[in-house]
Amino acid sequence: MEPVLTEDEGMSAEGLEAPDGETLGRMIRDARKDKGMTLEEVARAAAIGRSTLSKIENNQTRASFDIIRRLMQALDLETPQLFVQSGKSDISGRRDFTRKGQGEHQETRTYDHELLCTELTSKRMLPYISTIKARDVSEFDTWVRHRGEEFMFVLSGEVTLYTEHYRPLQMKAGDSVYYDSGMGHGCVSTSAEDARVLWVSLDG
Amino acid sequence: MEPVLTEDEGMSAEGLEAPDGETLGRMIRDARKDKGMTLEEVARAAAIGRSTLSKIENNQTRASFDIIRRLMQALDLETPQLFVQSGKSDISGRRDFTRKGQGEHQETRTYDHELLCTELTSKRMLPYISTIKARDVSEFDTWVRHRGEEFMFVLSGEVTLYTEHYRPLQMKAGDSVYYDSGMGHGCVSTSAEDARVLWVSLDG
DNA sequence: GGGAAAAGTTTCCTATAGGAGAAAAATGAT
DNA sequence: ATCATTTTTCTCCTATAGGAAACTTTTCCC
Repeated sequence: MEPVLTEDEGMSAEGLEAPDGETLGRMIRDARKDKGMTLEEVARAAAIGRSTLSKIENNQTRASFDIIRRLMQALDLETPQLFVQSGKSDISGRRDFTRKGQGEHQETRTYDHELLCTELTSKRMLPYISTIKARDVSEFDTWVRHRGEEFMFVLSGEVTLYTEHYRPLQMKAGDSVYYDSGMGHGCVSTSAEDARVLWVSLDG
Repeated sequence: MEPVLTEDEGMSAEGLEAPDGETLGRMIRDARKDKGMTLEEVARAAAIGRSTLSKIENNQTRASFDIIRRLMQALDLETPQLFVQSGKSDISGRRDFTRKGQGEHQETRTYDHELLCTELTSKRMLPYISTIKARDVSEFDTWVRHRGEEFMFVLSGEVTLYTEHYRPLQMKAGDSVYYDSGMGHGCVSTSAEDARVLWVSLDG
């Protein structure tokens, strides 16, 4: 790792890229060889056909999602490994900052997310500030869930955090919460105005 | 989906499953709805057919890996989210919160750290609020370094973040920074008063 | 409510995924 | 080298994925 003495803005590293047909076969073959297994063995473990596996490894077919999923499990491939990152997945010697309000905005129906430090694409934590639009609690209907952990800090306003297995948690500015984001969760503003929260999300 | 109102202590969530045909469709539909997009729009973005997308969302087909991959990109879905696997994180189904000012205090010469959500001992991210005592910049002499990544958000006051390889970064309330904590780093208050920052640290 | 436009589903058809077994390589023992 | 055995690829066939368009449902005006 060499010191990066550059301007302060991060350089745009490339983000995550799913393996195209090209690389997918190679990766699977490599993984199999690495474990010293035969087509037969892996195919059996994944409950798919020998020939199918052969074709996949040789990129002679565009396998179904289901088949690939079973293969990954059979080969003990962590999913993230399958989705090669084109850039290195570490931020060795790097830094990136975002000035107030200058994050990358991404709006959904109920949230307005401002992604922070997005130049640093290989970071493991995902920090963002969400403006949660005021709305009636009764409107809360959809959980989000994604494997990992999440930390939330209320910057302003009042919110209610709903998570599976727990009763709703009323939160005010300055309060914070940490939870398994694999649980269904969602957040609504319970004050008259929009609320702002800082979220830091960690995958896996 | 409706909020589950239970006792506050976390019960062990059942293992998260890889998205079998069942859940995959729902996840995609949820993601699409959340973005307020129509089948047409998403299908266009992913370069697939409307009907195909409809079938996928309704679990009426076992889509190919390639199709799913394109969908994820179109929907900005992190891949790991899709491949939720049963290997649960240690805080599986758990939650912990800290009310403003109620964190566990830990004082050093220049900082007053308030650790957040400490009940949840197995969490991977370490969130804490630091009050950085006002002092002269010249006093800054020692760098801290520990393998991992760190995110910092300025809550109030003005601070200067020093990191190896970069020039000092002046920060005000609302600014944030993300950096490799393996680089030497340190933070001082550059305003007359103490500054408060929220830190989230991740090992390894 | 009624009518139009938008969103979503189903139908139909072609291309192909996926599996069983045959053919071909690769490996290995003597 | 020769032959047996294992491993991989290829051939063939059926089931179905995926797209175009017809059809149905929902949304939203007036």
